[in-house]
Amino acid sequence: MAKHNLDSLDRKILKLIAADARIPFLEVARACNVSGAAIHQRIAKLQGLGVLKGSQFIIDPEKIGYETCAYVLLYLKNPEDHDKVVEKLKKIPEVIECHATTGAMDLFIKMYARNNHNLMEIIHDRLQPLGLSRSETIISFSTDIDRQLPILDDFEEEDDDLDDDENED
Amino acid sequence: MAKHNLDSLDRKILKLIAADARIPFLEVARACNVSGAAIHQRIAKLQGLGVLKGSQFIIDPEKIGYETCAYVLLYLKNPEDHDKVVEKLKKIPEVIECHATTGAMDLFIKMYARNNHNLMEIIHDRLQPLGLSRSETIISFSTDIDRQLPILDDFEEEDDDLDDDENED
DNA sequence: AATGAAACATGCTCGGA
DNA sequence: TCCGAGCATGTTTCATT
Repeated sequence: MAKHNLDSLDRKILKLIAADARIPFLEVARACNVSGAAIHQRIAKLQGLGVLKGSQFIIDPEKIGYETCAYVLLYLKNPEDHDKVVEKLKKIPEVIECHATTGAMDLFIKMYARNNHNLMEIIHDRLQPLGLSRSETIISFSTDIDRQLPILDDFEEEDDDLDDDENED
Repeated sequence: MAKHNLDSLDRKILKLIAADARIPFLEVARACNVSGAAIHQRIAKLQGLGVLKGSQFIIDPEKIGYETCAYVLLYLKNPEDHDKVVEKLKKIPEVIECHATTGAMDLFIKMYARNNHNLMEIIHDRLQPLGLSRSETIISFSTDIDRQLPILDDFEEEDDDLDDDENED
């Protein structure tokens, strides 16, 4: 499975760079009491393992013209079109997440729109033609929490191997 | 209103740094045909305006021990406790998003857990005691899209009332 | 895997246009 | 607002342990 033994240095690095992608690696090095070259090598390793998947500046959606955030449950006329529909959703830039989930819906998406009117437009003009039997829209009035996952200090299977299957590579 | 007139240079900078927070500002400068100092000043301005809200490395949740992603609809016994519950949710690190939404639920959250068993534990031990009358859990089997919003090339106000004149695809 | 040093590149600041 | 220049700082590589 997707478990790698990250040691405490890896985790300390991750904690530091997760919160600020622009932090100088030398500053990370000083905080960890190792050389800059060591941080450089560790980060290259973490990228190679797929633990790190790039970096980004966080942009406030409202400030760039997206006032409406919504989740939409999609019910397909032909559920076998699942993959085809996902490909088409990728071409709609306002769709920023798409999940296959439990529940009666076939797909669950998160999207932004310029305003409520624009949201309706997108649902009607871009989503409906994908072959929906119906959809349900949940509009977010306010985002009260929006953050990253914390780095676990340890995640070897210990307390959950009693009741769950173990996953090994 | 949360609209600032970002010019084409601002947007070009945003497009470049949104996709890679570690890109050297001098490289951005070269791509934009301006000086490094100009990029430095623009980014400081964008931070001051609140358009830029920090930066982060993207970490694969699975690779750090979170195998389960779920959305949970929370129904409160006492809906007037809304704000108090949000404060308590902030203390649960696995909860990474919380929204007030349309629909019958009082709160809508996104969370990760080590596995399905751990998800149940968190819901039972940490969420239920917040004063829920009930909850509904949507587990994500797969995240097929997960990306940032694109920078619009133009979002000058069309007032929400004047919705007759907008672009149709 | 980590280190230190060296060569190179970038970040930041300020005076001036 | 932008530019250019100067200097402080960070990045990357490599021989070595």
